Amino acid sequence: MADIAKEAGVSKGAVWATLSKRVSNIGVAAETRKKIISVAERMDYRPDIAARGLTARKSYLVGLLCREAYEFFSLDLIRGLQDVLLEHEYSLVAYLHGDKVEDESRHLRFSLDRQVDGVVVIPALDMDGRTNAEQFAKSQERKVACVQVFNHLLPGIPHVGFDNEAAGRIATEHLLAQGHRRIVHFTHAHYRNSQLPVVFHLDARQRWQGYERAMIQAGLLPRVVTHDPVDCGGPEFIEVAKSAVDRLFEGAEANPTAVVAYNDYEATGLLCGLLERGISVPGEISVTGVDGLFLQSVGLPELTTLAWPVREVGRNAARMVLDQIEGKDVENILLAPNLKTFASSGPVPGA
Amino acid sequence: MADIAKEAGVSKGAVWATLSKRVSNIGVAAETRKKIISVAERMDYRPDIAARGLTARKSYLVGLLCREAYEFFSLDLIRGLQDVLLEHEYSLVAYLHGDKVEDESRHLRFSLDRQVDGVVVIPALDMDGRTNAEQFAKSQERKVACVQVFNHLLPGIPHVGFDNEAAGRIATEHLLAQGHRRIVHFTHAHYRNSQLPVVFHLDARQRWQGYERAMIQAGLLPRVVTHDPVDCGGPEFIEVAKSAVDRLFEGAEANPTAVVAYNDYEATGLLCGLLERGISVPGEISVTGVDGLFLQSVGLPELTTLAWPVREVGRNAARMVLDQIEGKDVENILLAPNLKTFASSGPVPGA
DNA sequence: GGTATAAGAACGCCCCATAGA
DNA sequence: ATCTATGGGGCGTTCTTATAC
Repeated sequence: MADIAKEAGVSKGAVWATLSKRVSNIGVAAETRKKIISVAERMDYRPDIAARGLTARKSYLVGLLCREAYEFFSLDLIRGLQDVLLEHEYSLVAYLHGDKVEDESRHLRFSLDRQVDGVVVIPALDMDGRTNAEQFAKSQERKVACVQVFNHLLPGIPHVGFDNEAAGRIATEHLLAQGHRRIVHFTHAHYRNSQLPVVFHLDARQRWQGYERAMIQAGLLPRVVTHDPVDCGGPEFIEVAKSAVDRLFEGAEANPTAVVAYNDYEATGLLCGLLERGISVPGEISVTGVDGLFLQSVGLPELTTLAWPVREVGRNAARMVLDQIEGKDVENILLAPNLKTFASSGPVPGA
Repeated sequence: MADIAKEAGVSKGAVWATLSKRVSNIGVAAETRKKIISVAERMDYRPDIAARGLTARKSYLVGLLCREAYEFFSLDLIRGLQDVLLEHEYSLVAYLHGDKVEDESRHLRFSLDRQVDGVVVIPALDMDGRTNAEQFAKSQERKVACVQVFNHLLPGIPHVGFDNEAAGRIATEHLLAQGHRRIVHFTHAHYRNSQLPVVFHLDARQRWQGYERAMIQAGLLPRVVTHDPVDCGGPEFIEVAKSAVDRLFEGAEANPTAVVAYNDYEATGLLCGLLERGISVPGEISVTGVDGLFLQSVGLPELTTLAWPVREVGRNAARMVLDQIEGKDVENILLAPNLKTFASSGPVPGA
């Protein structure tokens, strides 16, 4: 900027008043302004955002602390964040880590060293229920805008997440609308394990509650079938779910015509097991999943699922960060999933 | 830092000499040093990286310009970059975009406005073969360390990528080692279409060449079977490949015992089509893929494939950026894929 | 003369107090 | 009084030069 001033034979104050978008009480004659702009273009001047932040005590950076477990959602989350942040001259500093709180803590420190104006975090959770709650609380005190996404684990930190209860409810209502009455909820054994701290498997509990409410409202008896828990969710679910298919047909209220599975992996394992037993889907039984992962599978009917608006979560989280930076109050947001109807669910048999 | 100086009753020069890791010709008495450190810890002082960069004319940031088409690899790429960058006090500013050169150009500008010290890019390519080559060349002139990964499209910009030729060769050699002799290469019709600019489908051409070389070296006659091209690669490949299965058994040198498919989608489509025709895999025919996507398929034998060391690409790209920043010379790197042997390939029938 | 400490300039931008026409 | 323009101090580091003992 000083170079431009020298080149154009004016003061740097004039250059600043011309090139900065901010209104200032500095007047610049149209002709001077023109000259400055032409010189700036010739030298193709671009402001240094870091230096700008020096006085404003801002970096125009937002840190993203991302857990591996949310791999499927990470890229869409980033896209959503970007949609909003780039428009406001902010950029995203990405830190990916495994699911350990130590990594998250380290990356949070890196972010703070960068003087980020905000942090978006998928909070990490230790096996023993430990989080980095205090560190985030401290960061927030220091005027770093914090937002947690997906998991709601950090008390006092604004949250954008999924409405898991709605997922269970909408899936059930979809099947009810197709005429199904004997609808089973298929989930893992920890869905309401009171041995564990309440923060664990909250999503499973909520999806189940959504299912249960929809069933009760329809005057029907809820029935839950569980399979063995797996250590780390994901593809492992497929095999475990597959081997638990027979449990659907055991017990008093057997012969379900539809299954609301806890997530897409389970649903996929289920589809697989059903087809292997010669049970037609959706001819004899309908299946729905949750998460909208669109697992690439060959030879299975495409899965009806509830897809999370991940990019929208990102957009909301970004807005929340910006609002906090501007000192506005923010409120937690839960986003409902979108029902994606495919071949795995259909009308009740015989209808 | 000035605050610490005031608090400790010393000059900020002394504080700097104590806290900065650099050696300086400023002497600080042991006792003074101790006091300074204790005060710094009490105020838990952290240096402002942006301010540090002001004098050094560095931002300690590296931009990442990421194409959507490489979705499968993006996260591992980021991890690899991080592995190296974080160790050297650099952070990653992520910009995801669709596959348009305009988006890339815009995000490159954003990066430069941030005064990034380097840029890692998965270069975008227009339908008409256009790239942002000039912009990157200009950036490089301005001492921004540029590295292109995966695609090699920007002349003069250092590159880290996949050794596609090795993929074709290793797959073929794997099958040769199992005793196969009638090995076919299955790819799309554009693999050596000279109508198109040479930058398109370079990977297909190279994989084919690897296959061909391995066959010739073994004294065997190469044979290529193609299927119709698809507009945008990915899952579409599966169906198209599936419907082209019969072509494997047409023509003079028919009855292959093994197929080297261009990529995992094709291989998956192939597996599917073969099984539908009652042809056993790998009993009658072996199939290999390339890319290491580990597609979830049900009822299909798990695919033998050549997995790319994506994270290693990231690590190398990061090192290349750092080397360039330090003024060192860098050389292009091609990384060979790792053979992952699964159930879709086995010994030649009758062996 | 050698050593410990202080002072201050520079980086690039923001913006104010001031001053000339 | 109005319009236009200027120079300088500050942000938080780095690091050189000057000063005190």
